Amino acid sequence: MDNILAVLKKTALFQQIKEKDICSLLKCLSAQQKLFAKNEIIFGINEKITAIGIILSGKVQIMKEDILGNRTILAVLGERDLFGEAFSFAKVEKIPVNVIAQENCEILMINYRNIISACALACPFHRQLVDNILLILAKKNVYLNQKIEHLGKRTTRDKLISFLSMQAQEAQAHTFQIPYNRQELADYLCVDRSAMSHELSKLGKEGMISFHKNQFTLYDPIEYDP
Amino acid sequence: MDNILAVLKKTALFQQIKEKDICSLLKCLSAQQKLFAKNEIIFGINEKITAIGIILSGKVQIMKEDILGNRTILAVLGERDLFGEAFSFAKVEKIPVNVIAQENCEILMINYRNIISACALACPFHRQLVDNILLILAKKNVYLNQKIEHLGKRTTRDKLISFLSMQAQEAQAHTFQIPYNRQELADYLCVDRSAMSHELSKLGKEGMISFHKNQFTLYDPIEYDP
DNA sequence: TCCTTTTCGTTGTAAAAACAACATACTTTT
DNA sequence: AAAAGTATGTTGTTTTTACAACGAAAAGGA
Repeated sequence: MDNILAVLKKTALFQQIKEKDICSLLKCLSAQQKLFAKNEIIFGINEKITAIGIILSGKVQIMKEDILGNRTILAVLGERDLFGEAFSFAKVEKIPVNVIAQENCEILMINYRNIISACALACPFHRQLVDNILLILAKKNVYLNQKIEHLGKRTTRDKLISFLSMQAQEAQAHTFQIPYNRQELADYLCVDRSAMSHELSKLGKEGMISFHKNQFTLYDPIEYDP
Repeated sequence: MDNILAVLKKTALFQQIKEKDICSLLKCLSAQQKLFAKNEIIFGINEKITAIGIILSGKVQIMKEDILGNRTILAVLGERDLFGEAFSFAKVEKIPVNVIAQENCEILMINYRNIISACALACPFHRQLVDNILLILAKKNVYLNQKIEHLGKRTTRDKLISFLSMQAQEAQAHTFQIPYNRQELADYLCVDRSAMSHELSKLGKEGMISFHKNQFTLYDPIEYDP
């Protein structure tokens, strides 16, 4: 149990909530700890889910299967990660993915209805929980919007400029580190790695940017505008 | 006031809440009605916002300005629409867009903190409000994820197949209507309209799909697999 | 240090998309 | 019904990308 608490207090969902309060919260949330063996299906495609899952240990795959039967791993989640929150709160009738245990897993399941239950409102830490889930959903929203802004650009070049500009803006500096290596960046921008590498070189030759490993410098585009 | 209520009861935020309850809710939310003249800035870029806006009348533009000074209209919102909810709840320090009145507007402003206030928990309809905002954020999340799935495909062809497959799945039928005309679909998928039209024709000739105006039929890809 | 593995850039080729320009069909207005 | 406007499909050209294959540099382990 202490083991669980140690993990939970580090999760986004239980931020700002004291360990002892987490303890009582878990009861009023009717949280259930479940074990899944490797390759076991946690949530199946076309299911309706009403619970969110928190990974206490192990790894979980979010897997999409298209009409042709092609499988795509959308994400791999690990300890402290949350899954199913968007589908649960959006009351989606049939989830379009499989959630599968990549290895043996301990998962804490919480029914989304218990999060906004009447009790929820009585305790101050329950209010914090609602605050946290709102923060999680809203942040993801912002993140997804940013990604769409990059992916919406027609060319790899424009995708790169869009991404790097945003990174510079967030760092409030012309020189900044990006959190990806080349392959990861290509995956994030949904482009071919070598083509992206080529485009980066070109941007470098044109004096728009310079870079070394994960560190990029973005020069004022105005100065280099043709 | 009755006028306001008539609009509010149709908004996603106030669903399932009775008119009389909306009335008292507005007070405990300290909701403020504000007027904006055409072209007036409602939320400015780099501001920190703590309120969400509900459009009672008029239209609002969400406008992005990139480093080069290019302006892009990300969205135009109208009566009953909500804006600023993701940035407010995500506690974003500097919003990356301008929100501008496209015409004279009446906006109802609600501070996000009041939505999850202590009071919020006492009244049952306040709980409904929290439920609604969670639903709004979660649904948007699902929507954005879907869009990213389409945009993430490398080719226009794959973007189309991804989009049409999902439409078919949602309609639970091989024949279905899409909510866009060609230009809107191209904009949604972030591709060139004529190139998309060309690809649609090709898919048609290959027997994958058939279509007339907004009605599409998707044939089982297995049968037509080369 | 040497070997292995991973990461990154480069090149060439074939495929695909963007773009522009035009043709056709369908709508709406007058 | 004619005219104007809009939506959609078609075609050709240029640009861009994906893909594959390779080599060099860097990182990590034995």
